[in-house]
Amino acid sequence: MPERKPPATVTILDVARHAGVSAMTASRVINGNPRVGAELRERVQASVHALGYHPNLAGRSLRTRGTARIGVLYSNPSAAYLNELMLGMLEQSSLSGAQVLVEKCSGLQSQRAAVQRLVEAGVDGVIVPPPLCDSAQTIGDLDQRGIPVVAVATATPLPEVASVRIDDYAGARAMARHLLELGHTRIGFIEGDPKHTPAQLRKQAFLDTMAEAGIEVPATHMVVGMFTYRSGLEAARQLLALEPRPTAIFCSNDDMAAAAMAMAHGMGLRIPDELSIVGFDDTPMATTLWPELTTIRQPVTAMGKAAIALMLERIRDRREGRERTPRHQVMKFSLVKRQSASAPAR
Amino acid sequence: MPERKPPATVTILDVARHAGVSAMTASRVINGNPRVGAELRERVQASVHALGYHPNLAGRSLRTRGTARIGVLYSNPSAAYLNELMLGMLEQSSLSGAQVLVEKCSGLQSQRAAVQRLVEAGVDGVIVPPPLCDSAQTIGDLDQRGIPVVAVATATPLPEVASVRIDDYAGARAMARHLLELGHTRIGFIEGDPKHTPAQLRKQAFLDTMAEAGIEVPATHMVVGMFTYRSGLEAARQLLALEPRPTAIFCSNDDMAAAAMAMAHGMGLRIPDELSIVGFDDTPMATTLWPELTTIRQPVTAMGKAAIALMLERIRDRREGRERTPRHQVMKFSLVKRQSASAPAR
DNA sequence: CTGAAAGCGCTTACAG
DNA sequence: CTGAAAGCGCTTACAG
Repeated sequence: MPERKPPATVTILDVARHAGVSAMTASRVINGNPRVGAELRERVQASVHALGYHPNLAGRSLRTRGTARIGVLYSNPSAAYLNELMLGMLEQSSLSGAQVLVEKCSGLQSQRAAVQRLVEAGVDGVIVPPPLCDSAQTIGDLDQRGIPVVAVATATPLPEVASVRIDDYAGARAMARHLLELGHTRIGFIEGDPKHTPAQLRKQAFLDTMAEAGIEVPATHMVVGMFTYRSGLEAARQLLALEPRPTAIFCSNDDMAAAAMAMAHGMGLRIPDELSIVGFDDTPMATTLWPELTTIRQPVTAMGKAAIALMLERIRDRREGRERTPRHQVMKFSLVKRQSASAPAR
Repeated sequence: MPERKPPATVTILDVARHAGVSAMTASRVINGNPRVGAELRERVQASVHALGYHPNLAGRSLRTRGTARIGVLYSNPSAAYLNELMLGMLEQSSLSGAQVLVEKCSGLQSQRAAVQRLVEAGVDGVIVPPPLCDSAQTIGDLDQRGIPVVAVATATPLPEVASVRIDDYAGARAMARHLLELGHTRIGFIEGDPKHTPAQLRKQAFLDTMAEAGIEVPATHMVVGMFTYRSGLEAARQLLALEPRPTAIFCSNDDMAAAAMAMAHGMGLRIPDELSIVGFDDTPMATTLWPELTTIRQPVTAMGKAAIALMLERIRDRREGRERTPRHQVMKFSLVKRQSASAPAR
C-alpha cells in the first residue's frame, strides 16, 4: 500500500518567504489591496501560483470576525427549487465563513413571527426566495427594522432592496421564438400564478412575441395555472380537448410541463411528434421526465451564491458605515433544447 | 429606526469565567472529554446554557487543523437526489470546517481518471453515492490506494467500507403491508434496475410480504423497470392493460411512480379512487405531483450529514494511528401517507 | 508603499 | 482531574 503524505499546507508565510516579502505584503496582494508596488505584487502572485497557495478560510474569518449571520426566510417552497438554491448559498457561505439560518413560515401571521425569530437570532441580513420575494408585507417589515434584504427571483424588484434574478421577459421571448422557428403557430400557453411577477412577465413576453410574428392567439389558447402540477393537469386537459388541437404547449414552469406531459402520455399522444411541450426553470424534474424537457434554464445554484455574495457586500458596507444603493444582479438564462419539442407534424 | 447592537460574541473564555474554571476545562466539557470532574462539568454546562454559548468554528478548525478534504465521486446522478445529499454534506462539513470536492465520472474508463484527480487533489477520503456505491471496481480502486471510503445507500455494504443506508427490505415491507391493510390484493409491482442492490431487496420484500399474506403474485404483475421515468411509463402501460386491472401499483422509486401517474391521468383513471400508486424515496417530486405521493421517506439530507460525520471520524482515527472496523450506519425510514393511495373501490 | 507586532477563538501538548 | 502557555493562519491597527 503506497504511503500517503499529508497534503503539505502552504501558508501565507511560505508565499511571503518565497517572494521575499513580509506576510503583510503577501496578504495585501492576495486580497487585492491596491497599496502595493507593481513589482512586489507580481512577485507575490508568481509565488502564489508556484506554490499552489490557497488561503485558509478558518484563519481569515477568525481574524476578520467575518462571521456574518444570514437568515433565509421562505414559505410555500418548491422542494426542488429550495434545495438547489440552498446548495448555492451554502457553498458560497462556507467559502466566506458565513453562517446561514433558515426560517420557514406559512401564513401572514407567521411571517411576522419568523422575522422576529431571525432578529432575535441576531442575523445581519435576510435573503428572501420566491414566492415571498414578492411580498411587500414581509420585505417592508424587514426594511423597517433596518435589516438588509436580498430578494431572489422577483421580476420587479423594489429599488430599496438588493436582488438577484433572471430576465423573465427575455427568457419567455426566447422560448416563444424557438417554438415559432420550429414552425409552430397553434401554441397553447399555460400561465403561472398571476400574483407572481415572473408569471406576468412570461405571459406578456409570449403574447408580444406572437403578436410581432403576426399570429393571433385565441383566448382559448391561454389557460391560467398556479405553477402547480395539479393546476397544470387541468389546464392541459382543456388545451388538449381543443379542436384543432395546439401543436405545442408552452408552460410557465416545469412542474406544469410535467403535468401536461402526463396528460399527453396517457392520451397516447407521442411527444414531440404529435405534441411539443416546453417548460421554464430547468428544475431537476426536467431531466427526469421522458422525453427530457426543453426549457429555460434558470441558474439557481449560481443565484444562491450570488445572493450570499451580494448580502455579504451589503453587510460589510454597513459595518464600515457606507450606505450604497442596493444592487440588482441579472443572471444569464439559457434555452436548453432537449427532446420534448420539435417541428410540428404536417 | 431602532439601533441594532452587534450580537455580542460569547467566547469560551466568557464561559470559563462564568463557571469559575480555566478555558481548558470549559473546552474539555464542551467537547465531551470525559476527564473532567462531575461538579465542574455541570457548572460549565450551566454556564454554556446561561450565556447561550456557541463555539466559533473558525477558531476550532484553525487549531485542530481539521481542514479535512473530502471527495465526492458520483456518476449518472438523479439531479434531485444529488442536490439533497449535497445539501446535507455541505451543512455538516461547514460545521466541521471540512472542504468538499466533487468529481463526476461516466464510463469505467473515466472512473479511474476521476479517482486519480481526487488523489492528486489530496483528498483524505471519498464518499460514494448511488449508483456508484455498488461498483466493486471503483470501491476496490479507492480501497487499494488506501483511501477511506464511505458508501451511501448500498443495500449490501462491503465490510471493509463504511456505509450509511436505510433498511430497504424493511421499508418495502412496510409499504407492502400498508397496501394490504388498505385492502388491496391485486397489486402490480414495478421493479428497479436489477443491478442495484436496493432494487433487489425492495422486490424481495414485496414478494415475501405477499407470500406471508397468502396472496399469490402472478408473473404478469411483476414488471422490470430501470428506476427511470421512461421505464416507468412502459411498465405502467403494461400493468394498466391487464384484465382485471391491478387496484394498486407499487413502484420501486418515485420517478417511476410519477410515470405511472402520468399514464393513469391520461387514461382518465382517478387516483386514488380507481388506482392507488405508491413510490419509494420521497424525492421532491413526491410533493410536486398531484395527488401527492404516498412513499417511503429516505432521510437523504440526514444521510449526507451522517456520511460526512462518519468520514471525519475515520480520517481522525487514521491520523491518530488507530485503525477501526468501518461502521455501518442504518438510518430510519418512514412511511409517508399522502393522497395517492387509499382503499380500493368495491 | 512596506513591515513587526498583536490577537481573533480555540485546543494541543506539556506540566502538575 | 485541572491549568498556564503556546500557536493554528490570517489580517488589523500601528508605525515608519
